[in-house]
Amino acid sequence: MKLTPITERFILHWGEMGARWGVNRTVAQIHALLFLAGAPLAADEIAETLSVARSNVSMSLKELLSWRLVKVTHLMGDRRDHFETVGDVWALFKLIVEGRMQREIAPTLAMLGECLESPSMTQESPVARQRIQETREFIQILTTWADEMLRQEPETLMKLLKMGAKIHNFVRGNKP
Amino acid sequence: MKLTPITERFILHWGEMGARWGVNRTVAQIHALLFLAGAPLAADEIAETLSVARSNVSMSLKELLSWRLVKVTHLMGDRRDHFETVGDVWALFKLIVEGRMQREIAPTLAMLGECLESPSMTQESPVARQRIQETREFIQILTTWADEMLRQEPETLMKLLKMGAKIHNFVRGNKP
DNA sequence: CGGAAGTTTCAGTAAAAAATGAAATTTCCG
DNA sequence: CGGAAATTTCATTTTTTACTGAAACTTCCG
Repeated sequence: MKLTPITERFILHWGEMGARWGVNRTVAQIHALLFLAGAPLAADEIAETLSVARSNVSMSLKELLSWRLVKVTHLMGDRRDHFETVGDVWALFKLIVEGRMQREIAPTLAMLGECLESPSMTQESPVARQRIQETREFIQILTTWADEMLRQEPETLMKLLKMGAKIHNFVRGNKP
Repeated sequence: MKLTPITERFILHWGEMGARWGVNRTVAQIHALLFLAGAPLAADEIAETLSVARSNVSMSLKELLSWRLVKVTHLMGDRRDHFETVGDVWALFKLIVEGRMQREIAPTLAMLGECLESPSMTQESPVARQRIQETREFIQILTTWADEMLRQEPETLMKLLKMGAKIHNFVRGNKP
């Protein structure tokens, strides 16, 4: 399958972005391709379109599947697995954030907790102790908040975001 | 300077986290070291403490300086530059988010805009067009919101976060 | 001005990450 | 069951990224 110039640009940029945020470039590109294709593709097609080894596609899809960003589908009369991604940008974002929270933020919180509870914590300077403590509190607040936000319906969330500045006034006790 | 076990653990984890989010490991480690040290350190001291080449420290500090995460200080009677980082976790977070928005989100928005305005956009499938469009809208809403949030005082922001679920009710028009 | 202390640059090297492709494995159908 | 199609695994290679250390540069002081 040949890519149009815009699709190509989008995919390349997406790959680049992925790389900057710690996602393998090919994985991000495959995701972008599925996103724009808007229809299930077979691994072969993906490999051909992106000029990437079939095995690389296999591994990348495995990763995307494990993150739930991609699902397997079957097409009538085709024995091969086909893959498609969530089309709703909001849902996608949610999945990505949830995944990273679980895989990265949770272990960090665990580490901070262990540090703070460790007996050798007493050896640390007051500054270090306070900063570790504050870091944990900060991350805790942020994750609690994020969890709550992610539990909302996209619609509600949308409203919240669009409010933005107004919330500021609300909090300060001013009139809207 | 010898690291205590906890400081070491924190620094190693921070470096690891950085790596997962697209930040050079050494850069992240230096930042963590300055964060816990809570006092200005000379580049030499950093290099020695982290067992890293002096030149590496120089380049990494340059990067941290360019991101405004680190500042240069001078100590009485010492000709060497000393470096320290923002101690306030909130301020730190703000700096990091602002930086990434500018450096990464802005170019993405630009790319999406160019795609959507390109004449060759007409060649694209309806699905692709719609998804590119929606992606842009999503990122726009999110950045606008983030900009507003980051403009708030830490205190206000803190309240907002702590509200969390209550805001949900507020939006839905229920009683608190 | 001379030179010591401090810093940065950058070419070369080392380490890490990603991609390939051949071989092994699984799946499915007659 | 036999074997073709599809898929996955993994040792090897390629590519990318990070790090080092020698050399160049800058700053500051006597």
